[in-house]
Amino acid sequence: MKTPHHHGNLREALIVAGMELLQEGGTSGLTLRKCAARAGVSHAAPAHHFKSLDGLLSAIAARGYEQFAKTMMAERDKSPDGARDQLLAICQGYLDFAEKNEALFDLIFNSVEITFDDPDLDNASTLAYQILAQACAPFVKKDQDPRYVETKVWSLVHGFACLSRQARGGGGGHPACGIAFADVFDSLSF
Amino acid sequence: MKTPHHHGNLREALIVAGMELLQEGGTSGLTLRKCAARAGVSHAAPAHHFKSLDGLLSAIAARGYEQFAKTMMAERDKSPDGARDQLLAICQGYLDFAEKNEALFDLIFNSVEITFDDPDLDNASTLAYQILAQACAPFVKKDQDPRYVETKVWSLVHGFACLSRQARGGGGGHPACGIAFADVFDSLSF
DNA sequence: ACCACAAACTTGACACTGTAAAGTTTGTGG
DNA sequence: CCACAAACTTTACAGTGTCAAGTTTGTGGT
Repeated sequence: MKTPHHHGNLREALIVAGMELLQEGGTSGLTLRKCAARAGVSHAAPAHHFKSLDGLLSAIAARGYEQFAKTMMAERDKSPDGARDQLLAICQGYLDFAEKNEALFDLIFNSVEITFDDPDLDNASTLAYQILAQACAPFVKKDQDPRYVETKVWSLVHGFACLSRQARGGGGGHPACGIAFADVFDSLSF
Repeated sequence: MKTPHHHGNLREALIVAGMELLQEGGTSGLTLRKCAARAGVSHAAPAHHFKSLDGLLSAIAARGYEQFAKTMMAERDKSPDGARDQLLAICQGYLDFAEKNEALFDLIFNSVEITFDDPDLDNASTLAYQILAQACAPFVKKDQDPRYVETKVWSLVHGFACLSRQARGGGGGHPACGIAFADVFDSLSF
């Protein structure tokens, strides 16, 4: 049955279609025309809701940040109450998300196409970051810039996520293969 | 004056053209047809030297790894002899390269298109990694897997490079803005 | 109930892209 | 000198993003 001229909720349908296509076929599997086709509209329909493909990608990235935040919070909520345990759990959530959502993770962190001018995206990224920042707060020394601890933890977990991803792609020979993040994290000092 | 039918050194010319286009216009500025045009040949000429665009990208990534390795060695060779000084210098070279060659850095580390089946690429990436691995050797404890130290350092510097890049793109509000890697590095323990 | 108008599409077109197939030019070895 | 393969060129196709013009329909005013 053909979709009537007015879809009714096309913006949302395009975002959902985009996330499905990313999950199924990676970055190159997501195109405007495929999103439009999956949403049941013509190839030019998205132009009314997104200025360009970059606009749609930014909206998808915002959604991705929300899922990312949820994954970290879910891990944190399952962990023991100790500050160090909670921080490690959040990092594990970070790495789980990166492993299970490689293309979305790429879009969020490595994509020059998305722009943080988008308020949804800016809000979502800020919220995600706050989870990590709050978990770092107990480790901040008196009169110390809290961003120092935050940057250290964030660099470590983000770097580990990136290298693990490269290790997964390149087979067993990659140096990061077999190294557990918990071991790297345990010797972290502040 | 028109290029004769036989270029003579087209493979190299395409790689050079590709690196120039990357530097000038970022990832989206590099296309097979533009490389061919810059090299003075038709759009189908590259097919004789590279199986596909991915093949050309892999060759460019190999070249990029070589430059990457040189940047780290240059910083190392300028630094004091202490093991910690040398490791920090190598990390600074890592970050310098990432900052000055954003698109090439992306191609090397974040590109799903390149494949390490390419022997040149595999060799170049291994050599680049060896620089970091050798600098980590002094910090490896007796009976400890050296990859543990290597992964820790590599995660920290790579993560910092990625976050700095995002900070540069998104303005002063990014949490990693203004944090010096040397400060993060100084408290690193093994 | 009717009508004007704007929102939300569709259709058609263009430029750019990667890749493939067929044809042409030229370097090289016998 | 010639055959043949390397190294191209030309042509074509499918897919892509974007744009402009046209069409459909929802909504608000009268």
